[in-house]
Amino acid sequence: MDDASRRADAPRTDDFETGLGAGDGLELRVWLRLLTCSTLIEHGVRHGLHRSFETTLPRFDVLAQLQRAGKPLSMGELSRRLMVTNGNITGLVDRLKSEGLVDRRRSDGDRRVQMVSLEPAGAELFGRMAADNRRWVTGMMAGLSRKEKESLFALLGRLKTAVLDAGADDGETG
Amino acid sequence: MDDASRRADAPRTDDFETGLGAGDGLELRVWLRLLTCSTLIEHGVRHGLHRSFETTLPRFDVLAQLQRAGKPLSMGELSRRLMVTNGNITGLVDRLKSEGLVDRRRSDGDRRVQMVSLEPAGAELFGRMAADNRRWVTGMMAGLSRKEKESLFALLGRLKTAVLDAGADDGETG
DNA sequence: GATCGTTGTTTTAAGCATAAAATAACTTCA
DNA sequence: TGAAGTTATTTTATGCTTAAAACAACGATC
Repeated sequence: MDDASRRADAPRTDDFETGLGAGDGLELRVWLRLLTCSTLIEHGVRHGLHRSFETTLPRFDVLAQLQRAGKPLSMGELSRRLMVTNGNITGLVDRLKSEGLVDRRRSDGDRRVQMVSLEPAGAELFGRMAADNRRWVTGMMAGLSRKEKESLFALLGRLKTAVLDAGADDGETG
Repeated sequence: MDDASRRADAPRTDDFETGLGAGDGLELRVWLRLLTCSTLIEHGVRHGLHRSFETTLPRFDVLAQLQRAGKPLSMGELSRRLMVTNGNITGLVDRLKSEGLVDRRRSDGDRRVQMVSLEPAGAELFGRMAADNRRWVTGMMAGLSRKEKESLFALLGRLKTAVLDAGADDGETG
């Protein structure tokens, strides 16, 4: 009976998430909540690394990628895996090298390429950091059941695929 | 081109995600995937803001909070809502004010407090940015069904609660 | 009504991050 | 062979971010 009156023109003041527009905004709500969760966990990890190891998350991430790869990686490969720009890696590896945690040397085959490898001290430190990191993250998710974590993992996989697919031919549109 | 998610049943090198320890690591896998999704979407938004508006995500976020609040906010309130440190807000608001997008004035009641308010130019610009932002985010999630998005939203709500609860009495331990 | 602890903001020093331009080594192809 | 194009990395300029210290105003207590 009132379908006519609630057509398209209700002035939704209640568009909370962005302050803009009517409609649903489910995607924006998902995005905001995703960002909140990510930020909260990141703060936990960052704080732990700072308190317990006097180090930072980006440094930890570089060591993690090297450990995970199990072999030296080029600067470009690191920047792709960490999803940061090239120039960023330069300074990051500089600092890690000056702390004796990684080594960097020119590739034999291609003299443009710098190969970064994990030094023993870096591997040892990373081992300790990773153990604590696991505890912190596990603790933060302790309130979720195993089923919930599995569902979340699966849905995030779907989201990842969706975003990558959407971005595939998106850069051209400019 | 990077992740284990490519093939669901790939041979498990097992401690892939951190290089550490055997066992399950479901929480770490959730965290890594969450971070990947968050970073991917953030890159999309940041890139759009840069290309279309010559501005940055943190600036957009400040305007969004002011618009969403519908009233002036103090520096401290902004820093809490954006989950960044106090000192950060100072510079951010400085720049926005110098662009004429916000105003900042001392509170009458408490002379320590700075109240930040949205200028007309800021509200207008934000409106345009928010409309595009909505399109970008919606586009990135186009590959997900409505049901998937709803489930994801609900699970992220659970995660948010879990992390907040875990952190509630965690700061004391150090 | 001076001192003490608290709260709100800014400053400082260092590091992280980006985009864009510059440099350098490689590859192609005529 | 050598000019043109491509790829890997660094440099440059600017802005974001943090933790910790400094500063300034408030509120309470004695």
